[in-house]
Amino acid sequence: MKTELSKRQTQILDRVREHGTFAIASLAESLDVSLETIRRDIKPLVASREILRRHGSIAMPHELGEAPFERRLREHVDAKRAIARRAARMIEDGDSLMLDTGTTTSIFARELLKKRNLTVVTNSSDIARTLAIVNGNRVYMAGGELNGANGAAFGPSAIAFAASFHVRHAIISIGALHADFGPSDSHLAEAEFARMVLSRGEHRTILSDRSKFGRNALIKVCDFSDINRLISDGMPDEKLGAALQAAGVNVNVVAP
Amino acid sequence: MKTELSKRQTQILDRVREHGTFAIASLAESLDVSLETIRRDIKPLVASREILRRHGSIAMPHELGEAPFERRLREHVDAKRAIARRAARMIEDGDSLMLDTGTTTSIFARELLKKRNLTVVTNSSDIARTLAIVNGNRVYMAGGELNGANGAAFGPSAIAFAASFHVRHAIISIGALHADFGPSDSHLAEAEFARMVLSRGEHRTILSDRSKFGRNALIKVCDFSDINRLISDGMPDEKLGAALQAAGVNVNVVAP
DNA sequence: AGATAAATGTTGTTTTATGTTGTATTTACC
DNA sequence: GGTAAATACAACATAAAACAACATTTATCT
Repeated sequence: MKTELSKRQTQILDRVREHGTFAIASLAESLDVSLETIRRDIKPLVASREILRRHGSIAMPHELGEAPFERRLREHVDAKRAIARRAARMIEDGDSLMLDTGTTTSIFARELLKKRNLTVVTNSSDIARTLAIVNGNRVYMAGGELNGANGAAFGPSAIAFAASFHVRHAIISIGALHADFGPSDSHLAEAEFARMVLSRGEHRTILSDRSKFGRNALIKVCDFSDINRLISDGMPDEKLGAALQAAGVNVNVVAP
Repeated sequence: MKTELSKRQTQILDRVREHGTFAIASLAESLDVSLETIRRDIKPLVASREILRRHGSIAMPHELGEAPFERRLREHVDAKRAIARRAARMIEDGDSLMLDTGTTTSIFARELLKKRNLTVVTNSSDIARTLAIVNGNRVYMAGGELNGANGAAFGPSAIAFAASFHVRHAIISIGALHADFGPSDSHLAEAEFARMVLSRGEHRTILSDRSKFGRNALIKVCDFSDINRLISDGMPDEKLGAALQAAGVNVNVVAP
């Protein structure tokens, strides 16, 4: 699977890493080979996602300032936005909420800009920043070292922080949702925090687009009976639907 | 799942984020492409609600609940940006910094997107969110109830949090700067936190546009001798200049 | 060395990004 | 409220780049 890189391929990688982006034509000229050779050199690099292909140039997959989290915010936006909008209908002005980090909860937070006087507890710097300075909201953010992938605080102190609140709505996103195994996540710290969030809310909701259905991740977050509601953009299959119904979970399916 | 932004699209986003709004024609001229190209570039950004479309211009989607802090971000942007850019020249890849909240420090944080592997300690959710998820940075954010005016954490726990770090650069903004009274601020909590920030850095810098010169605010933050450097967009008058020089403060004046 | 395989270059065609032109909307002004 | 100017939109035009097929050079192996 992993083929050896030629000397020229290494040079190409070096340059694009240094400059963030590089024109095919410049590479061909400075390395004194034809355009086609450069194209052939970069083909495997593009296939393995080490660099990004553009028309006339190549670039690093994360152009400076463009974070993976922000890019993921743009994936399935329509589904996530529809889910977020439906979830926002549960929330009234003055409500209290607890949110964990995730692209869907971040988009949900933007939907909440239409509400006023919310009390929001979160470990996500993105959600905190979105809601903190508007509409008379009160925002409580768990501090600490922020995770580089999503800008959120985890660990014992974040969990202890969340533990001292009690809110009307606990709302989490999830990495995977399986009929037998239940809601799960691939990161222990995130799963532990999500579990705490759920334990502090009267109404407990999972936001999940349908791409998570039928999948399993490493860490189990909770049982289906620990939540009241699931909002998604697609119908669960029969088995998952039955498991949800058995646990008394309210399922809302929205159109994207 | 078209999620990768072109270089030009990133530039467009940067500009509209900075100014809140931007004319299509200005974008076309400054980026040296046709109007149609700009329209094509912004189409996906509008579709994912990252920006708002107007007749002849684009804008940030806030409008609903435009926060005072965000509006203040746009006042004197040119001066603040010039100051921020000058301050960024002090910072090297891998450096450690502590920043308090403020519009100038928020703009400074955006300049820092050009650096890598920074360690950043802050009480501002805006700065944390800007820097947390990019370029291999490590961000430590003080948690707690966020101030509604600026989205930052204050109080004893924030001060205790900051106290456990030691950084190369302590950088604060300031509300007023007077030859006799020194740097001052109108909020006790902000002044206390700023004082702690200064005490934790080897190099201690104040960022301040010249509109703060000669003014006084309620709470004194520190003495001039507590800082090493002042970066501003205007020359201090004779009296303030003398006070700064007497305290051994390095003064950098930048052109807006 | 000669045969063979791999790498690179060439050529002709297709695709893409951007620009241009003409027309329909929207905004602004009287 | 009606008209002129500005802006948007759609359809077409074009040059640059990507791609594919073939030709040539360079390297490799008995």
